[in-house]
Amino acid sequence: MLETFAALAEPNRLRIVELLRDGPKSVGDIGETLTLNQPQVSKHLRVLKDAGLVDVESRAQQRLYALRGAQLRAIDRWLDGYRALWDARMEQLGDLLAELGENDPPKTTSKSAKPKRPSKPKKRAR
Amino acid sequence: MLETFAALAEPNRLRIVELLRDGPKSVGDIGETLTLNQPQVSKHLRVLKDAGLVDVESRAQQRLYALRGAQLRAIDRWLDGYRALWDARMEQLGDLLAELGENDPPKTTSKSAKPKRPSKPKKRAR
DNA sequence: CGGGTATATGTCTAGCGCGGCATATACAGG
DNA sequence: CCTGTATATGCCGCGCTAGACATATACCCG
Repeated sequence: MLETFAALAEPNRLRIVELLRDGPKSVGDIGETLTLNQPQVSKHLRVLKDAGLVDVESRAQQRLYALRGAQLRAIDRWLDGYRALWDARMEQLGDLLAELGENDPPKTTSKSAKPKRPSKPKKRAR
Repeated sequence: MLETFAALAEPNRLRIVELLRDGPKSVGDIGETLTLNQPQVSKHLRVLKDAGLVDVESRAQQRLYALRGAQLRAIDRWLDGYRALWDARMEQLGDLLAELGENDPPKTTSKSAKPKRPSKPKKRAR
């Protein structure tokens, strides 16, 4: 999880991941597309591979790097514990809090909130 | 997106986020629970706030930090572009590509693939 | 097996970020 | 107002890492 986030936290690495979304690419292709020097591309790919985000396959002298779903799926799983934060019910609460914040600068000692506007139901979550 | 990943890529910050999953906490509480010095907690919270991951609310002299769903939801949205990687149908494709890769070296500019093996459907995704 | 191509690895430098410490700010209570 | 509490901010040192460059390795071909 942490390693995955760390790997994706680097701009060029994220670009590589997004590039590989369309399918496997060679190191050279990646470097050319993203305008990166070859060594840099190799190093970033190394990190991504160590993080389990990509997979290599040798084809003659070039290496084809492909995106691997596992780690991304792991993120998705991790998010499962937080989906309630933006699920329908929670969104109402969010709106409510936002309104209270704008109109009525809440005293530090927050009291219970009295829903005034029915608040239109959002469409969907996820 | 990048900023979000960067924020979550730090161990203590991730711990803070996971801690806040159970509800808002004060700076002191966080520091005590995670055994971190107060300044460090404040700084991490600053980063999380700048990244839009948390929200502050003043209560007297303490500040209650609460998790905000928006950015996490953004990650979820970002993942949408990759779910195919671990969705059942895609797994077949993965196998297929692997086979093709072994037998017939595709040029880096990949062309359309011709399904050969029926490949059994996986169970579920997400 | 020599040369060319594709990629990996090593080295070095500069910059960023975390942690520790000291200090500033905000707020409540007497 | 003054003191204590809760949190933020400033400064410093150090470790990590991205980037540039040079070089090593792997592989193909003639």
